[in-house]
Amino acid sequence: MIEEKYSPHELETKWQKVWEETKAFKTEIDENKPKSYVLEMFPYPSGNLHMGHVRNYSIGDVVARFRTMKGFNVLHPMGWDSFGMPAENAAIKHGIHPAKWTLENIANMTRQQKELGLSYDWDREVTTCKEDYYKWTQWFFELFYKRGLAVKKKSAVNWCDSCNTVLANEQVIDGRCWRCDSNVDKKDLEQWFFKITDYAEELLADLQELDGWPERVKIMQKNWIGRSEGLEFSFEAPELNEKIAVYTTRPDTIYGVTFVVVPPEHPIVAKILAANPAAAELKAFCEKVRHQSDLERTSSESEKEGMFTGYYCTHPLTGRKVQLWITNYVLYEYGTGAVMGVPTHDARDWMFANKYGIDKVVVIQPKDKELSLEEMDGAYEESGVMVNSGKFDGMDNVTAMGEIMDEIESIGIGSRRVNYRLRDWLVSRQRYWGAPIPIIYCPECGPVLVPEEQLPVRLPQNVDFTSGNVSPLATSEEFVNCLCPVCKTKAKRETDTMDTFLCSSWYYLRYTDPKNAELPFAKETVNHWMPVDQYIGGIEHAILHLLYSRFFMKVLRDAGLVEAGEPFKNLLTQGMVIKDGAKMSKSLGNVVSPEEIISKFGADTARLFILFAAPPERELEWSDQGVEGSFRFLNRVWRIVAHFDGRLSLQQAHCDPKELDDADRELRRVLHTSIKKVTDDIEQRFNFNTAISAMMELVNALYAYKEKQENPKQGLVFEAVSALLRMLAPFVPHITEELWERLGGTEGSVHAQNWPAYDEEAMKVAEVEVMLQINGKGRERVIVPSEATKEELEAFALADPKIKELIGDSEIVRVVCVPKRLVNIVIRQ
RNA sequence: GCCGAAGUGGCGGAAUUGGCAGACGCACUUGACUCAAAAUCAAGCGUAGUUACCCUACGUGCCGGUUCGAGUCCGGCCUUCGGCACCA
Repeated sequence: MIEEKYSPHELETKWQKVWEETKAFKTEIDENKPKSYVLEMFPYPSGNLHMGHVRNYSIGDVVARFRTMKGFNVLHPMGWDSFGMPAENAAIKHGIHPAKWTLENIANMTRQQKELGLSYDWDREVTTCKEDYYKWTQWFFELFYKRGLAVKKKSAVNWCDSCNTVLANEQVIDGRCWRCDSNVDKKDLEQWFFKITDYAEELLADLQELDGWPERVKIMQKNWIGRSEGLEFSFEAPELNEKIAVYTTRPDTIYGVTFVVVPPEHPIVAKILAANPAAAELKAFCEKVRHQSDLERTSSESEKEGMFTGYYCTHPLTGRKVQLWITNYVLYEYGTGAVMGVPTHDARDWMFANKYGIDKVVVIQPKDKELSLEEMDGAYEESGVMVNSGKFDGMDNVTAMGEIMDEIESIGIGSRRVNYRLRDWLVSRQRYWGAPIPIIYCPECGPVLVPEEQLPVRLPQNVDFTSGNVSPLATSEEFVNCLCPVCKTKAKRETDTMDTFLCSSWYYLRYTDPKNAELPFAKETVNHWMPVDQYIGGIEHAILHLLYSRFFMKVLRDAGLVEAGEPFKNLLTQGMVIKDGAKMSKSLGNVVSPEEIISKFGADTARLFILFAAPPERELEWSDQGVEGSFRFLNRVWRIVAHFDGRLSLQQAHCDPKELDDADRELRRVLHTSIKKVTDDIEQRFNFNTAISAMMELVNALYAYKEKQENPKQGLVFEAVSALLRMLAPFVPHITEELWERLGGTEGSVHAQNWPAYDEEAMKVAEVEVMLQINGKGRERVIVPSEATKEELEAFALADPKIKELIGDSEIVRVVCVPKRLVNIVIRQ
């Protein structure tokens, strides 16, 4: 018997304990079932769960539980992305060791996750800052090193002064640090890079395979990789006895070149300064540009500045002299680091040439008008007909593009080339709380890998976190000093640690075989589970984590460690949780903590509201009243099940459709319609909000049935309640488990039941209301047999008195009949 | 500037293939229950006209188009949000 009152806290605690003790969600490989790997992005252990986490895990939990009930062998794990700066900052600020801070946070957040009733296999938990994990992160570094994909090189890198470390390109957002928002500078440093550019082509091409990814994420990755096809060729600078290589995607404009530009970083600048009488002025200019921040220098709105070097290059096709300039608007890192200037057909070159009075020549004429330098107010960047271009005159520019490239190649001063915007991934960090890079520098042998059997290279405990300009690890003598593994002479360890994005680039693989002490994972096991069938997380990782993971996977595949070349088959990017129109943040004071909601209404209410308030990809506006509405609904469920309890003959789970009256049939129709709707909404669309609204309609139908039907059919009610509880189970696991147990109809947990099936027959109705329209305007509604044919519908419509009257003497031009929906009579008046 | 997403009642949202716009929920109003309130149950709830009901007109950011029929398709704008931003 079920008492009247729903007490969420009591029953949630009870079932969480049962699930934990019985390891209800433990997963083993089961060859008899199809596998499904459902994964939510693992969190950084910042201290407390926020609503974004709750949303992420609620979505994942519905998918995991639903697929389990659908007969899949589901892998649904959770872990911790636990290296990173906040732990280290806490150490600096509060004197707590990062490890202690991190592990305490993990304990707290694990408790919060368990209070949400999430169906994780906790035996597979991974924690990236623990030795048994980072040992393998280091092992992967060594793998990349051996494959020539981890290299140390000197270059101008992004430096965040506030974080006191270098950053990858992906971690610089609008010229600012992704974590602390301070301005990022350039520094010339020797750093470790992963050669992600070696995989640029494949990372781009394989996006096409990812049918289960949102289009916008793929577009963002495509733009980030930034492939372009063009021509690389050289200008002679005879006075300097040098060649300057340039890259262009518009070889068709080559006859319009009136200058060549290089940035101050370009190697030729040294030679220019050495040989030039006006060196002092030029040098001052170069210094000035170098001191501009990245933000200033790379914004397209910044003023373009430059200075003529006094030297000239020779145009390779015309032999004319073109001026050589130094500027602030050319990126040294991209292409060849030097650019040909075509003012008439490039907006930037136009602005620059205008400012400094450099010559302009039109070389492409649009088909519909004639360009003249006097009338032009900007560069013409579209296509057209070639002019002033020697033997290419009169050709359309697309044809000429190919021929000019052929010409340059045949002269032997250049060739076709593909370029990428993507840069290599800078993976070293001058911080403590990360996986140490397993390299030893030997004065005799140079850089040497730490032998595999000596991994992990452990993080030392006693270090000075506040050391300033060097990696904190450098302050530990016992860490730094070691023997060369090859020649045994005194050597020093690398003191930089790895970017935490490296730890998170392979965690989904470790989940498949988390306890393996011999290998990061066994090949068979990883290949059984991979790829991840459904990945769920925030859009903010559209490039960073998702691109790095794809890269990792491809390298591991090439090394023969995994079969799949893509880690995540399907991706769902959830929207933000906002309140009062803004992202929840401490500074705005609009934060609602999950714990507060759970303690007030229980986890089931929190989960239900967050899934009901908006579809998962969209923003979710938090509403306290909406939460109360969700709580009310669960109470309504509780009461209606309690009402029918005792009236149910659980042995009579079946009802004979022949014995049903109108009220019975109506309930059964709503029941089966909602089963179909809920199933489709979860399975095909991830529209949990409409799935929930369908279940609300079913509950409303049960209340209506209670009112209307004096003799409820026990079998029918059981059919309905049983299906309702099973459908609700993935959304609100505690209340459904409790009611399921109390009904006592079936052995075992509601979560171990089969997902309800629907009966198409039950969804049918004998009669439907159709709209009668005249010239597209609804005029009358009539009830007709649902199986009525088009001819019958037309006859019904034309026989209707109101319609007859409205038609009058008018001529009927046409009658459109849509069975079960409408009849539209087109008349001429 | 380029790329992408979105724009529907007082609010969150629904309408899945072009076919009754506003499902479901929130807020609000009314009734029942109660001494009363809360809770609950039942009902109403786009705007305007008429309001006793029926009914009529208008209505999915704006302008136009295709169609018997457009929230949905096409063209052109406007607004908001997100990403990229001198990548030659």
